[in-house]
Amino acid sequence: MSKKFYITTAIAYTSRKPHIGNTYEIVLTDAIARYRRMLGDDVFFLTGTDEHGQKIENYANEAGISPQQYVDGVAGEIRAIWDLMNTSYDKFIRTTDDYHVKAVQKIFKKLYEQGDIYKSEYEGLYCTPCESFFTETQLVDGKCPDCGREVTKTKEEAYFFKLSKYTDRLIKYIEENPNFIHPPARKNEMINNFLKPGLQDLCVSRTSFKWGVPVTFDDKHVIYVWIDALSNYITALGYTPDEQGELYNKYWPADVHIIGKDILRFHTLYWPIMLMALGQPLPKQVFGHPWLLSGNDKMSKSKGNVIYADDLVSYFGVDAVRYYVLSEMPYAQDGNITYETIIARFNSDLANTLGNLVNRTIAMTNKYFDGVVTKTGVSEAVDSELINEALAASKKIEGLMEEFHVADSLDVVLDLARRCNKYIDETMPWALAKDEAKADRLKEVLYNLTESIRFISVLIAPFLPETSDKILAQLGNPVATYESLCQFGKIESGHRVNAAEIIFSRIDADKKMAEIEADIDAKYGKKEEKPEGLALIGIDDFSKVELIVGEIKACEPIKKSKKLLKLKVFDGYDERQVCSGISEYYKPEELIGKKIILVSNLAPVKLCGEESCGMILAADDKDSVKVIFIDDSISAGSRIR
RNA sequence: CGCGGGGUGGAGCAGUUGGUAGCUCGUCGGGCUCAUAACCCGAAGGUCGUGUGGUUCAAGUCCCGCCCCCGCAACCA
Repeated sequence: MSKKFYITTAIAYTSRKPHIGNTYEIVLTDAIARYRRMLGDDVFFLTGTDEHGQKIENYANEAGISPQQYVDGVAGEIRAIWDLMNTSYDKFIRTTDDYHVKAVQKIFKKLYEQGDIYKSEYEGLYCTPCESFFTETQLVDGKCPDCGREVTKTKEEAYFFKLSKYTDRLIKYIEENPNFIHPPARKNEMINNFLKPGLQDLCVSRTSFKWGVPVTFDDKHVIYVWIDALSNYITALGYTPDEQGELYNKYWPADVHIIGKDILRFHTLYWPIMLMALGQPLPKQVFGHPWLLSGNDKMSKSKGNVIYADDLVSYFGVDAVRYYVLSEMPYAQDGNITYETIIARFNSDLANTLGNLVNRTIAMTNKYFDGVVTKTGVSEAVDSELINEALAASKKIEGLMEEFHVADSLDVVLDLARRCNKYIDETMPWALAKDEAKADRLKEVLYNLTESIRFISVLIAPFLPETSDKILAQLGNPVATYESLCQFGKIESGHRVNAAEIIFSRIDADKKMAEIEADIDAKYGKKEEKPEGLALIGIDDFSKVELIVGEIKACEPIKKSKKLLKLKVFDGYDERQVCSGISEYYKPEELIGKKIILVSNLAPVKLCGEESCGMILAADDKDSVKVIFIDDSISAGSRIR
């Protein structure tokens, strides 16, 4: 009876096409799933899309189509990319799937009926045009982070989930199961930051938008993200509070949820509590993987540094992209991606080390023995080093994969390839070939190499499935089961290999970069996308803003804050205090005595405990902020119009 | 004193319970020619952020102070 293994990715939000960072997660999960299948586990691999919410409603409106049409489009795109990446998921759930919606409604109702969900009021800062709530910390200079307009304190009726009730049980679970949170370093973060201070009840419904799962007993409300999205892990298996179904009974609890580190909190706190409330077992492990950064920055459309998986595949091929993300990502730290580093790794690892090894070995076998590999038993001391490394590889990988060290596992395979290359130099087959008397030794050497490459192709299969198949095909399709790796020498003597074909041909970096740049220009346009401007306003609106020249008299950092400087600004009549988020770009002494433009009739707000009356104008220039300084000859207090 | 992570040769990273500082890439020199200007060997290069701090026979590894970077800080899709 094989062991069951239930593994999931986070469901992808269908707001827009996913980039390579999002794609990393499914590839990582796929590698683990394929690996477990190879070990013989009965794997169920779930992925899917999260399709509700305000943002999607907005995007659909902008596009002039229904939300359902919108998510159908994006979900299709996501699935196409998952398929393109050759990922072997068993099920693709969409939160708009009928069975999911029904199950979520039942779950919500059950939690309400048993008193874990209650109705109350949600109070927050609301931006009317954006129809969104924000917390104080999300605001930018006290304004809506999306559109920069004023927010108002608003109350909205909402349902809340009583998290506090289960906190103690959760702390106990986390402490008794040290493997629950991966990487383990994150455990303290969760306990100290959230559990110890006490969890606030979670708002689980909204009335401000419609695109969501309706609450069955209160039709003003739709279920807000948490209960809807997180439930997918069980609804996909057929769970409802009434009946659990065969798949659920077989596969739940999940062996591991693979998610981004940003949503670790939801999966290690809210989700377990939901399950406790439902009386269901908790997942065994949650692995919060690091981010894949574009260069050194988070990928974002506004920065214009987004890299898409399908583009990468068209430049380098599926396995090259899989290889890059799997091997380049450290276990717990963010990794980077640039076209240049992909090319570098492609050349050194895939083309030179692995591809060339396969090529030269098979070429020699064909050249010297017409493709026939023969075990003659004429061995020498060096052979055992190679053989031992081949035999040890699978055990090493088992240990590493247990802890999700995927990059290190791949490195074990590459190490074996390196060892093979070294073996070729040590044994010098071309020299043996010149001596008729050494033919049997030569056969043995090539046999050992061919067999080692067979090990490589089996071990690499979970990570680079296509490459594995290609190598095996060139080897003449020898036995390729995992079990066959416990013994060196499974290729039958007399076996015939096929013709050598290059698997990864070396990339000319300059040429390729030129191609890529041309392609990107053609596809996405040379110019940076011009951001959408705000709506037109009349002179009367503009004249509501009072702009005057101010002189900075004093300036000091605000201790509690990283970004804020506290300025004393003379406005021609009085000195007032203004806080400005520029301390990353200016030192206080550079500002004192300077004249700037002050928005003088801005309503005062408190920032980090300091009052701020007004705002000084500054330009966001790329990643920096530049204050607009004014000619010193203009006196403080002058009006600007 | 909010919480957490990090700071190791030019780059990217390993360094488990303290015992000669490793790996991949890059650079330089050499070798080889089966192979994709590939492969193999060797060398240079680090006082392991800092305090001429503490513990110890011995610290990158434990303790303390300081500096710098990065996440998170609660309803962020």
